Amino acid sequence: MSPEPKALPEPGGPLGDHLTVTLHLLVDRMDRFADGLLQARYGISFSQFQFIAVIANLPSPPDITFLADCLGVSKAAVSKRVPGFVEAGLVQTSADPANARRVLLSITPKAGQLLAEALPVLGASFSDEFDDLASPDLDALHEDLKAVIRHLDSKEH
Amino acid sequence: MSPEPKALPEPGGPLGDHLTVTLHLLVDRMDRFADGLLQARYGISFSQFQFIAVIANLPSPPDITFLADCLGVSKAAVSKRVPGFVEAGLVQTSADPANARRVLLSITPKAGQLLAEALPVLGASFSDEFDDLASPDLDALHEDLKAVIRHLDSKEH
DNA sequence: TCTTTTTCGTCAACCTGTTGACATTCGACG
DNA sequence: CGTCGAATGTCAACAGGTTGACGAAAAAGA
Repeated sequence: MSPEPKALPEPGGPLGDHLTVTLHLLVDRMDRFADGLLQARYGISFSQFQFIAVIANLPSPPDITFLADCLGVSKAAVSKRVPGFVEAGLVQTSADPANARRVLLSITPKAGQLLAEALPVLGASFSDEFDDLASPDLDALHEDLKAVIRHLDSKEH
Repeated sequence: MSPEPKALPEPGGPLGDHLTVTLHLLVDRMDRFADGLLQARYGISFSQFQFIAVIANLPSPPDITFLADCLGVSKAAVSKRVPGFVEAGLVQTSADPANARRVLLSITPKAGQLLAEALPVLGASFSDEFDDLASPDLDALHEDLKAVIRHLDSKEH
């Protein structure tokens, strides 16, 4: 849209100064960061990276439904994306001999190589990004956030 | 997708246990909560609510470009949504006498009424959601998050 | 004034998500 | 064995996001 770097909305800006807004802004910035890094060095988006990373970290090749649950999206969303990954040579599909309806997903060697390369880079870059940030203890922050999630989930809405 | 409430991915689940993942999970839950509430009582999504709330909170009717910046999305994204809001009777467009290209956006009385009703409800519900959460001090958490954002922005990547 | 650049909105093409309907397959059970 | 319900993947229609190209209007400059 703009040739210049887009000005991000800031905390306390036109969106207000609520915890929810602040969380959105922070998540946006982190996503942008990861996305830019992966796009520049490996030519894939963060969402694509996550897709193959989750498959790779599962103990056995998931089917469409299980991967959808892992990613927190619908079956249809995964179903539609698979052909693109296959074309890109990142994902292989295979049949479950025990169930003709199931489509099993696994990553290709190419994707495995990409993960092996990109994972440490991504981790190191995030560390760089945060290492001179002393004020709030990030581990404590992380624990607090998880506590909030547990609290919300426990109320079972 | 499922008739049953969907199982949300949990912290430390298949997505890993990183701060970024935890933030995503928390934001998802909050969005779901706000969205469900607004949808049930007022028949609009959170994203629609936000669209008119931002217009309403600006000192004067924004044009498409400025609203896009406020919302953190592209001009095209706003441009495409406007007709829907006009049809729904929530937004009015007007011409800028000083510039024939500009399209000024303002909310209708109906939208103003909706905001006046929904804003307190939404706020109260969030308070209810959090009031028995003593462990982490939410205000302190909010300040920490804003500090992290300021830190990231200051590095100017 | 005439030309050039910038701004502004829109369009087309694409990506990614949703829901609801659907056919197919599996599995359980009379 | 036949039948019915649940599981599975796909499809269509929609919502909302992106980028890049474009025309028209405004602004800037020679």
